[in-house]
Amino acid sequence: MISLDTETTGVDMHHGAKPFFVTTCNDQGDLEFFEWHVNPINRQPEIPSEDLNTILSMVRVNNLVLQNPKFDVSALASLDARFGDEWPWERTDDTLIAGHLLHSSMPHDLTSMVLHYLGEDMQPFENRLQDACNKSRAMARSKFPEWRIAKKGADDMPSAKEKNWKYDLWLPRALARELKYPDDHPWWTVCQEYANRDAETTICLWPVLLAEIKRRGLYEIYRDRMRLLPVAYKMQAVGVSVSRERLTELTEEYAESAVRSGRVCVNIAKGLGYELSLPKGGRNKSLNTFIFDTLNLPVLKYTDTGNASMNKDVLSEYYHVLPTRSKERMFIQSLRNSRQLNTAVSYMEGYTRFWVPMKGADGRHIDDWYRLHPSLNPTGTDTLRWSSSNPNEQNISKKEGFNLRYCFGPAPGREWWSMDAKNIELRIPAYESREEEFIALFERPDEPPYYGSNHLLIFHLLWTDLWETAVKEVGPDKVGVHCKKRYASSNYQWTKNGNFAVQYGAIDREDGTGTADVAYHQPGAQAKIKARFTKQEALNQWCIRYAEKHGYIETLPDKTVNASRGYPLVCTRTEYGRIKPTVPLNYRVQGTAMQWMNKAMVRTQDQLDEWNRGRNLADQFHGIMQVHDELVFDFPKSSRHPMLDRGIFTRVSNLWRARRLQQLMAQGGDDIGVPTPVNLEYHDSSYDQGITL
DNA sequence: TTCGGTAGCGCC
DNA sequence: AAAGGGCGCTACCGAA
Repeated sequence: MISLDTETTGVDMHHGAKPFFVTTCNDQGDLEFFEWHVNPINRQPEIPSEDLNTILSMVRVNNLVLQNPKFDVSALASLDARFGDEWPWERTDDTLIAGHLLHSSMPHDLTSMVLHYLGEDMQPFENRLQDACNKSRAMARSKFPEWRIAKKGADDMPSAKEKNWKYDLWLPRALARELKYPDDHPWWTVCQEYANRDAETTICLWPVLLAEIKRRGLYEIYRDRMRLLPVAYKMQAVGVSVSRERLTELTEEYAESAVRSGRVCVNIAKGLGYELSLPKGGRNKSLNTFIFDTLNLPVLKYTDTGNASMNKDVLSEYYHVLPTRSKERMFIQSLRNSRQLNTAVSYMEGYTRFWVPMKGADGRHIDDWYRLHPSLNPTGTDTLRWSSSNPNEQNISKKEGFNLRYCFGPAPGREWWSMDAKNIELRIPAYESREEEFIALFERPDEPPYYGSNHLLIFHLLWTDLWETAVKEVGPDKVGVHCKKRYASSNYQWTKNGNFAVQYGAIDREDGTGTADVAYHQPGAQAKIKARFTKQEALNQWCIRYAEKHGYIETLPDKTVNASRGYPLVCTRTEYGRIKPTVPLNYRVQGTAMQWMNKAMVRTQDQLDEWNRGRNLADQFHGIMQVHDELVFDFPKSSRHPMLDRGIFTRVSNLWRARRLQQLMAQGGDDIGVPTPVNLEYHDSSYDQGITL
């Protein structure tokens, strides 16, 4: 077994960042490393081709252990595609996946884990490197202004923030070389020492983690988790397509609108004798003074640190209380608009920073189309959810007036299929606790009066009189649709809000000031619900007791992995050391839903790989996005629309393939003992427009 | 100029 | 004592 570690000139491999240092260490402690000079003018490494062949041959024959191999494989693949195509994932171990499994809420960076599991402090190595980088950056800035030092805003490093010395690890040595420093100058070796130490500690850390995993009976779960890495790698490598034309259209529309709203705000303030400088983001001092001192609006909520809040709920409250057609109300409404529009515009600016022109099979740019490659992190959360960054693909808005999904969609010659689990986070606790009324709801989604809607069931319970009146008016078949429409922005919306609060574990208070009761607009609502659905509440209490005793809660067991136990998720504690009671059931549900999703991703990827065997890249089937309970697939476009699949004309479109993936996803329900039907949507041209099939 | 904390807001 | 879970990104602001 060897460990392998790569140092790069940045994290934006799709924008020219490259490895310049690769180090390996075998289990005897023998190091072998490759360091390449980086041309400071274009930041490209100068690599003898035999080095890559040597590294590749080591990868081909050894068992491997890496800290976050997805990063290294992406980096090496940017030099030579064979690293991506041939990477032996089945022979690869990951200390990051292992670290999360052993303690989901601790930091999983190598330095932290080495300190925790080996008792060794690597921080001095990192500090020396940081110091050398910062000093050499300052020197290069003054002596060699044409050298390309990492900088926020540079178009070849869209991820760069203000703090970016890690993108210039190559620089101390390049300067030592340029300035002909003596051989014993530390800048020659400071990066090498750091990188080599990483490789050495990785190979030492691995057996310790593995032994602990086995001792705790988690080995099957570890192996199951490792199947995710090639799936994440492929998803990230393929990326998501964006239309420039549609993004430009939206940007212009929203930017203009934002300017108009902002102008209204400034003018109203001026009319009241206040020179407002409007923030582009949430708030600034000028706005604070205006809202709380000039308009004298009351403080309705406090931020985490105890300051007066001015978030969207507070603004919404102001809006509804202020007199119609008053200056104040108009101000608040314009402020809400301007904030939302500015947020949308800044998201879109992020997309244009990160996107890369989309290439066709002939290598030419497909006019108007670009691709994003968000970075996916399967260990990014304290549960089993993944995180996504640079840019985040998990917060693409579908709100009216903020519909960024419009910009995304299949490129010419492609079609998208999206699939999401129906109500999976409601189903899991309902089935686990055997809460019959909820189960009935899920089992009979086509029956009146609720037609499978949890919100309507609760609406009926909380607003019985409104419901009964409506039944008399329109009958039991239509009562749901009627109430949903009639009370869309009042009681029905409140019910939804309250239900989410309850789902996420809001704590009830007797005086009606609990989060859920406030959301429901009905004191005692949550108590009423608890009294009706006692089994689910009992499950909640069991989870809290379990977490108090063990410090963690487990996901529901997956019978194909380990029938007797699930993935342990360490629960957050309060400042007083107790388990936060809102956490355990939440983690159990969220974690189990993601275990389901993980199985769905592995199963569907196996199917896609089978379909893709022997196909040209342009004709392949890809998984491209995962948003917690939703997967999006990118297919070659069929010449026939899926709606034409009827009667004897089956398989005229890709519908049968989509159905196959849908079925593979739903199969995960058997593994956890919860029925999990999956919705299917076809997207002809845009992510925001889909046909349900 | 750099950097970290805070607030706000998008998603599920 | 006090309790709605999980994220990432941007703007703002003040301190170093």
